[in-house]
Amino acid sequence: MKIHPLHSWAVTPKEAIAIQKNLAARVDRKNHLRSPPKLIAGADISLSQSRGTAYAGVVLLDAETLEVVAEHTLKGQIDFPYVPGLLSFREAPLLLELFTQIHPTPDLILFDGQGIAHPRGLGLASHLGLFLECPTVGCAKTRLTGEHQEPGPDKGDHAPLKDRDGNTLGVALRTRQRCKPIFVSTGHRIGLDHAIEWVLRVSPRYRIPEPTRQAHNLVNRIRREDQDLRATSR
DNA sequence: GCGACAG
DNA sequence: ATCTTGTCGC
Repeated sequence: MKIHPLHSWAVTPKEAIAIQKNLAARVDRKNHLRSPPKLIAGADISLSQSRGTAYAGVVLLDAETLEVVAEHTLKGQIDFPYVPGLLSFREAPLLLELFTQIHPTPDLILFDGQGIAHPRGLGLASHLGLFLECPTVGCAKTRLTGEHQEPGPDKGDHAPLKDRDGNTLGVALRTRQRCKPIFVSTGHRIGLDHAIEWVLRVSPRYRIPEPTRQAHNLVNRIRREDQDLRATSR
């Protein structure tokens, strides 16, 4: 995929916040999703206990069968610290380098993190959506900001996630009965309604959508392999 | 000042 | 997120 560098990642937390405030206005919440999507991607990162080392992974799934058609991984270093609200500056650099090697371009990408349901409206999924100029959805396991009521008990039930002014940022979505909901929000170039529809469609069995679930399994797999490999060589 | 806080 | 065994529930 072609990357569109909108700014440097070598910044301080204060500069990062300024960047988010500026870029948030460029996020497109309208739907530009190819209908129906044929290829859906999931991306995630696994951190090694040893400081700095990280493993990024992107999995491509057939949107119809949900079968994994391709897996891509990349090992690298992460220097930016984890600061709530600034996750992009920690994970985006490595993920973008990996996306450069991804082909063909997926019709939709799901990320483990927020989209616009973010203090400054630019969570990981939205930020990467701008760099990739591709439809993206934020699928976080826990809430970062916004308030919501408990959604209904059945799969598909959801409650709006709203900010203090009453603006809807996303939804707390039940992807499986008897499981805690996940937080879905527009990343870029997709409407919330379509985001919910597709997240549900790619979550046939587990709480976590298949794309990000597969990506999560992939990065943890390669991290352990790499750690075990160096452990045996010593 | 205190609590909240994606991964 | 990562470090970790068993354990409760469907």
